[in-house]
Amino acid sequence: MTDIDTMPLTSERDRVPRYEPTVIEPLWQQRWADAQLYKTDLSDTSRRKFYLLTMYPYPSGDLHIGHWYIKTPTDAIARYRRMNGDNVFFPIGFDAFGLPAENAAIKSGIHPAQWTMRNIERMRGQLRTMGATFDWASEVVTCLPEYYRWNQWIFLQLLKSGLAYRKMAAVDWCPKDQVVLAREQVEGVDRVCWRCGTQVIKRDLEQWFFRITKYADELLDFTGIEWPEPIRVMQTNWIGRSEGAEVVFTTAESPHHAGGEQLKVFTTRPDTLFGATFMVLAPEHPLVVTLTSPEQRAEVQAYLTQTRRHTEIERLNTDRDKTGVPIGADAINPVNGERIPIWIADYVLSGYGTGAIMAVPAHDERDFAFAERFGLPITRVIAAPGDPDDAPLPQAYVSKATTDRLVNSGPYTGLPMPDGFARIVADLATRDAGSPSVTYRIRDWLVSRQRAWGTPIPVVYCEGGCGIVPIPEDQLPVLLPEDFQYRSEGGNPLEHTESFLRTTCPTCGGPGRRETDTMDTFVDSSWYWWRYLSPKATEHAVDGQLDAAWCPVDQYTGGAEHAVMHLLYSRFFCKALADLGVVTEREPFQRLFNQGQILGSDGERMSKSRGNVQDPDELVSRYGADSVRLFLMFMGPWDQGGPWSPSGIEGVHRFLRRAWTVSLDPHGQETSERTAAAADADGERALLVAAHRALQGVTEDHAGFRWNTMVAKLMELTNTLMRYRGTPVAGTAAWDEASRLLLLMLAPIAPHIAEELWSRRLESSGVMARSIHTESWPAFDPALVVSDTIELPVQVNGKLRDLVPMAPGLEQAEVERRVLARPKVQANLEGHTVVKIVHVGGRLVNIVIR
RNA sequence: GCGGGAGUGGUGAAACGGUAGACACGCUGGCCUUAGGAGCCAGUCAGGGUGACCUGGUGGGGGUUCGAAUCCCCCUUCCCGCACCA
Repeated sequence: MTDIDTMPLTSERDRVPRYEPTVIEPLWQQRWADAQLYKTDLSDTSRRKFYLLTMYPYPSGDLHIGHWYIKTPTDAIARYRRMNGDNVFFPIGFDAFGLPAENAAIKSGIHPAQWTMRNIERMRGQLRTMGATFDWASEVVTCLPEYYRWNQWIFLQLLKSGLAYRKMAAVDWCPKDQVVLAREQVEGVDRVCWRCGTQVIKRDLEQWFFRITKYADELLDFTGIEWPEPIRVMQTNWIGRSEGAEVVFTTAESPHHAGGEQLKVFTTRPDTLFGATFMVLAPEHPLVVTLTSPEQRAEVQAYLTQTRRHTEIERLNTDRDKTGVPIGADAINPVNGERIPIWIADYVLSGYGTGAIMAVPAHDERDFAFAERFGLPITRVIAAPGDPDDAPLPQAYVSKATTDRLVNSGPYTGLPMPDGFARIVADLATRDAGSPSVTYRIRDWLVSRQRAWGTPIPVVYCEGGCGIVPIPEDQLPVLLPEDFQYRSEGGNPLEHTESFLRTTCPTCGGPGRRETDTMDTFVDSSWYWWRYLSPKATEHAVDGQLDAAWCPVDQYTGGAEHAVMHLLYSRFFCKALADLGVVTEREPFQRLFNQGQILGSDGERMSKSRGNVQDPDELVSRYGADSVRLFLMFMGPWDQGGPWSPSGIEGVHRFLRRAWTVSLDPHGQETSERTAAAADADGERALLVAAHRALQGVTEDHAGFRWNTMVAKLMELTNTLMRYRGTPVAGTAAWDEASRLLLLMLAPIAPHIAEELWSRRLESSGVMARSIHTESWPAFDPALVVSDTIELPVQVNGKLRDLVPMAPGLEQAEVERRVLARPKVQANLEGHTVVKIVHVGGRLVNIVIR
């Protein structure tokens, strides 16, 4: 056994404590929580407010590396803004209603509420391991009545103002999840459910809708908010505004039909009206039955049956040959009185425009394909400059060039395209046969779900004849029953839960039946950030004063996958609630950032079934939260994401250990080997310059969320400190300043190690303990970011030829004199004439020679 | 098909129109250590040269510029969104 007195005293490991993140991190997390360091005083108006929001998680039960990827850099924003003096509000909550809880319930028999709350408990613990500064006092959990009663209240306000309504609709139904989907929740050409990937089918059901279309134009306007271009483009395309005209055709008289009925079509090309050679109705068009001639009835009926049998996928497959049948009736073109045949075809969609089109095969690819297939006439009515009027068309000519002119268009022939467009619309309008018109692709938001685990829609169907009766506000919430049972045959268990179902009509007091549909969970997430401000308030959904003080959200972070769902619904809610007087702003999120996605190491989306999921807990227990945070920041630009590769985490972990070493052990042991660096007379200044340059760069990187280059700069500074470690520079004020700045810069991104080293630093200098996270962000010294010598790059004809050491700020003539005196420059000029010399702000010289 | 984004070492990536490859990973060599999946130092785009250096090089081809990874045009590949929307 070794005698304790004989053990070497100077071993580095014994003198300096090791960096053990798993020991210090929980400790600091606990202290921060105890000190309520991150509880925001919402009434404090003495500082600038900063509402920082990150998309709240679904409580699936496991925190994913993707949660870390979005949330820990967002936490760095929060910490940085606090160091800059802002009053930061950074709340967190749980998007707690939804299908996975029900699927778990069906599978294992556990009630969705129990499953969800248990997961939330677990995820709260996991979220705390990030060391993030969430204000847990403001937490919202959407499956609790204290939250969802306000979903119901909002629903009633929308109902009252006509923004919520009920109608029969052909809806997308997921047979696996047994649920109706909003249009946005059906994905791809295959028409699959966004959650489970099952192909959806069409069903006719009475459904509740929110009238988002009322705000279509306002939703197209992004002025004043800073959102990423791709999201704005996606929302714009999704809303799909088309300007054109509605043109009224009339049905022609025929042996089986008196004619004279109006057939409206929407077109973006009224200028091509003379080229309309037939008309096509969607198979579902209401006039199909009355217009069909006896001779065509059998054929039309067969086509309708076939269409109904076709899945959406087959109908929407653009490669498929066009199909259709004539219905044996004609329409009259209002512009020239011509009779054109009416067809039905499934390429015309009943849900868009008027469900009927005028077909102009010469100038529309789809109509062209249809006309070719069925031998219908093709008449050119638009010609490019230089094209003869009757130049044959091997394919549709769809250009909308303003230099085109109208041909074969009666009185409009020869007019430039834009003039023809305007005059045809104007002339139709005077005869009540058409008018300018705008159509949108966006449909109203279908919010009914035939599921039990959601917010009950607060209406009653009176059995005494009062109809659909809203629940009075003072009777909210309509509580979700706790005793519903899932049945083997599927369906909504609420329909079989008598205690819930049977009720009295609020109007007449007679027997009534509750609505068993619940709301889409996207209703919950369309307003949750307002609820964070007063999560327990019982008298209102949103605290008006706090809304005025704190909203809109200054910075929102989250994934781009919600581009046309959550992010669009939230904007809609904001505008609707503003019109209802609930809030004052019309846009919810001032600035939006979409982080990239972390993929599995195989480059595929992380999923349990692929077995490529990276568990953050395991990494945290091995390297600590700070290393995981830093690694995620260091792997590349934040908006890029990328495949997971664990190899690099060693690098950032090594960096933190080095920061630990330079901070606690500036002198090291092997001083004798540092003679080269020690001889550097200007070491102190070089160190200060390195520190202040890093500070300047890091400050800039914060503004653009450029975490990767920020970490790189801190690595460089640490490397510089390491070079001077053990030299005479190590004990100086310059060293002290550089290592102080290093810790302050580390604080937002690696909060635990920064706090630990900061506390040791204060302790060793006898200063009262104070959290680094209450310190101010330092300012760099402009005099220290310029060094006293530069190596001026010299190019000859744009190629680098020499680096000339000199003092910065010399006059151009002097710079030229020194540059031209260089042998290497001389050698390159040999035998050539100098044309000119370009000076780039003292940063570079380019000598142009011939 | 339409719209958006992106192609830079073996890898992740840097680079206000101005020294291409910062910072890391990996690899190679050295030091230290009883040992180390610990730490420290050096090297690492390709080709040539003992070397200071020279030549080529940012998916391909053109252009603008004293100067282009960066701006413009054409082509090409990959990723994302929409997809018969009249």
